[in-house]
Amino acid sequence: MNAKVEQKERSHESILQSAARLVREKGISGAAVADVMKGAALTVGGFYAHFSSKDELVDETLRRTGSALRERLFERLDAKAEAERAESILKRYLSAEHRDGGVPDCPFPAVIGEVGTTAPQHRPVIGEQVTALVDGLAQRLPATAIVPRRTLAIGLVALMYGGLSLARALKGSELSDEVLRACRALGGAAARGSKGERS
Amino acid sequence: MNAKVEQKERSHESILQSAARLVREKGISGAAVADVMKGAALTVGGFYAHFSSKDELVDETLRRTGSALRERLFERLDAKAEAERAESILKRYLSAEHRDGGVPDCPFPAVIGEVGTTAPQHRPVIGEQVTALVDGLAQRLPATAIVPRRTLAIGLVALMYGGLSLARALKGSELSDEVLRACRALGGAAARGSKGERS
DNA sequence: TGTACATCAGTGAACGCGCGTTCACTGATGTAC
DNA sequence: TGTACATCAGTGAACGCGCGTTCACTGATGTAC
Repeated sequence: MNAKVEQKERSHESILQSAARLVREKGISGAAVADVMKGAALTVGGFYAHFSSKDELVDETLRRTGSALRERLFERLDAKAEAERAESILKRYLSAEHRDGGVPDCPFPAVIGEVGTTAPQHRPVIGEQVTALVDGLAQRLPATAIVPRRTLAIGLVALMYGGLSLARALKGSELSDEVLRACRALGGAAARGSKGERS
Repeated sequence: MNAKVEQKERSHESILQSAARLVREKGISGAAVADVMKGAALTVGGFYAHFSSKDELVDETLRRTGSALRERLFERLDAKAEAERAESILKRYLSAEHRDGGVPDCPFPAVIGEVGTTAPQHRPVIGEQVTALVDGLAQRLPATAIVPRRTLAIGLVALMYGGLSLARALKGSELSDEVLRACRALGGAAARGSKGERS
């Protein structure tokens, strides 16, 4: 059963990677099972040898992409001075590359709206993932004069997610770039805790 | 043609109101034409006597709900001191009632994600509506020490939209309430331009 | 004013399509002896 | 070692369902004379 098991594991991994790509780009309803399988160079019917339902795939995908996002965002962050960390994260997250589909890529913009409306079954996973991101941020950000550390972490997550989502919806317009810039500036200023020079 | 025309106008209005309710609650794909018509006490087939496509209905609905949101948010705001306006808006927008479906209700949380992913045909209308909200805010907010007036307006829109969307996706958990509180606090602090007492 | 005809908002069934899921089947891999 | 059988990942067609849209029809309202 060795070669067979390894082959299955490779397929499983391909399916998850294909799903991660599609879910981040097109959201839950935009990631059709047949397309996910096609992206993994497989056909629809085989899907249920790997997952019991699309919901299960989506939950697993959200865990994977959420965890990958944290790794990316927090990468080499501890080496930086506390005061520069927020700005560094804001710059990575609220960038034109991230808006336009580059890596690091966040699952939230394509998915949060659906979870709040038509896909409430994914609330628990989203809860885990947002919590993990907020906790990770709170650990790394400095205490500032302006708001408590955890308040800052939550506010920055909302600002980043909100700003990126808006920028994607407005893609192609001048306003889209302006949104990215403004959110970086406001987030940076809030993290600094007072006025300061623009980055 | 008088009674007939008036009857048609009433139906048209009913359809738009039903669509506004459904789109804000369930998003674009969650607002099926048959359901919209049912909400207006009509049947599916009659829809195309009023709109040439679902896309046209959605565009019109987004204009209506966007404009209604601005009216609500900016209501009696000019009477207040400039320094209090941001906090007043944040309190109205980032409230548990707004999260749980009450009026004033914003079309963005249910819709922005779809526009960024699977419904790009609505980008122009979203552009108009976000622009109008940002402009309206920028006119009413004070200049602060922390960031330029327009940067503050855009940042607050992203923070409000992002915070409310997250709170809805996390509905039912403690974190959901915490997100609302944190975003109000961060937004208020940013608008104040320095640290200050909690509201 | 009354009668014949025209208009058209609204009905409800039907269409084509994409979706998630099921299912009979295939064929390579693994096991039993 | 070789042969018969078992397993099961993967195939591709089919199923049922919900969707946006179309269409033949109805009946109340309006117009022509």
